[in-house]
Amino acid sequence: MSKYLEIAKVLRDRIKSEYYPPDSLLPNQVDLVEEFGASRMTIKKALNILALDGLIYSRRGAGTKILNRSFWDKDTSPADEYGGLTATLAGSNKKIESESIIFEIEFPDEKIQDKLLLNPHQPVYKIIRLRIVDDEPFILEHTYFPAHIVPNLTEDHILSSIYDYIKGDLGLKFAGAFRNVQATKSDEWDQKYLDAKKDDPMLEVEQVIYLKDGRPLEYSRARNRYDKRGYTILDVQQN
Amino acid sequence: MSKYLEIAKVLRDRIKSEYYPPDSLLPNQVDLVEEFGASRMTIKKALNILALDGLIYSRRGAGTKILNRSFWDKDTSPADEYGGLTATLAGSNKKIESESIIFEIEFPDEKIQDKLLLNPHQPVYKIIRLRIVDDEPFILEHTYFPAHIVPNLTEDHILSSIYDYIKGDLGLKFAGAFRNVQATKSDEWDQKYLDAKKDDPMLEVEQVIYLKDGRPLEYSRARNRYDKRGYTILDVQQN
DNA sequence: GAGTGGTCTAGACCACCAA
DNA sequence: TGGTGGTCTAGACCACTCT
Repeated sequence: MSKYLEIAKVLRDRIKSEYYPPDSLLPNQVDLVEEFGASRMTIKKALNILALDGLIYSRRGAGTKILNRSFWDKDTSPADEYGGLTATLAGSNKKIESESIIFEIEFPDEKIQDKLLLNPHQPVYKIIRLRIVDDEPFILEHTYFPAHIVPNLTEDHILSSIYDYIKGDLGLKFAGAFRNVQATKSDEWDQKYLDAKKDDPMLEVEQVIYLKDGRPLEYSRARNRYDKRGYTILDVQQN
Repeated sequence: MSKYLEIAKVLRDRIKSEYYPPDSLLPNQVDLVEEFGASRMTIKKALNILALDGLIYSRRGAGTKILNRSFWDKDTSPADEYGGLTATLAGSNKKIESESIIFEIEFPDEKIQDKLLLNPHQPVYKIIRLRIVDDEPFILEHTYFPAHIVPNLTEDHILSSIYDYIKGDLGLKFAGAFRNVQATKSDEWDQKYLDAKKDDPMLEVEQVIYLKDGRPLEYSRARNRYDKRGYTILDVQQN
């Protein structure tokens, strides 16, 4: 692990444990250089991570302040989490289950071809999966994987964590994701599986996940009821 | 302007103009060092910005690839824009107007006190404003400013751009924002001003904007009809 | 003016990828 | 094995804030 990541981790722990209390100032960068035996550029890089996380805020001449934001106890999910719901809710005491509703392989329609950069004759897995948290139906996921990238997918995989299979067994690495959030009306699937009423608004998160080599790995639409979940975005100004 | 920002700007222009075509490789960092007369750390910093923007992707040993994502022609807004709709849509050919629906000063209720870190006796401006794009009602904003931070606000300000007044005349600087996106049912305001039907879903972006010194500047809820706008989020994995 | 963070350099070593 | 990007250093200069 890189030195700057190690330092960021230590500092993050100190902030979260309130060893550095909210609204106080962090030791200045020169002191941190001494404590960690690092160069100032490295310290700066560590601080930058915490700043992007919204934990601290630095001003020239004035020092680095520990921010006191009550963001962390929300029941909303950070919008930049992925790796699946399993990862997002890991560590909480929630019980997570999955139910497979559709699992089939088919040829992609135009929209899927466009999102996943496929030809009409390259088959995709089509999966509809219900995620259940604490015995409550929570999210309905419509997911497509190109079959040549995720070979030999089975229904077992989708009932546990698809991402363990993809990252672990296949050794694929994520580069990032592009998401779009919107409100929509409920469809028959939502009404059937999420117990949504006909005039209930739904929140839909549409995403394409990309691999490090640039190939799209997944197109999905995750739908949940308006009263069950929101998405949070933290935006810290670069300067 | 910092050197690394200048370099990032030049490279961004070259990518957008396809001087560096999509899917090709950027010149390697050593060559860029020569061209720009900068150290490699500075080049790296510039590249890092473009990577966070999702324009390029670097891999150890393999070079830096120009990504070709058709994200930019969406009619959705990036979720991390602020400074107002005026800034977001500047440069497009849209006609933007504002209509002031409510403009008053009052004492904050508990929710507003909590969001803006105020006492019950510190007054706030309460503003409800309709944003009209190309003659179509577009967004209904419910906004609160602490009166002691944004003194002497007038109805004129809110009809042009509040942010020009805040940034320019008052010299206040933004540190960042915390947002929450959710779907909700339409309320009477939406029905009256956005022409929403009773069972139309709405997309609501709730946000608190913070100043550089840590004080909350604004709490707002921006509502728009489900069929008018979505929010996009680009998430590039750090490593 | 003293103290802070932001940037920049020149060079170094290492991890990773491709041929 | 050679070329690439990722990290790190030690020192320097500058911009800003505070008082």
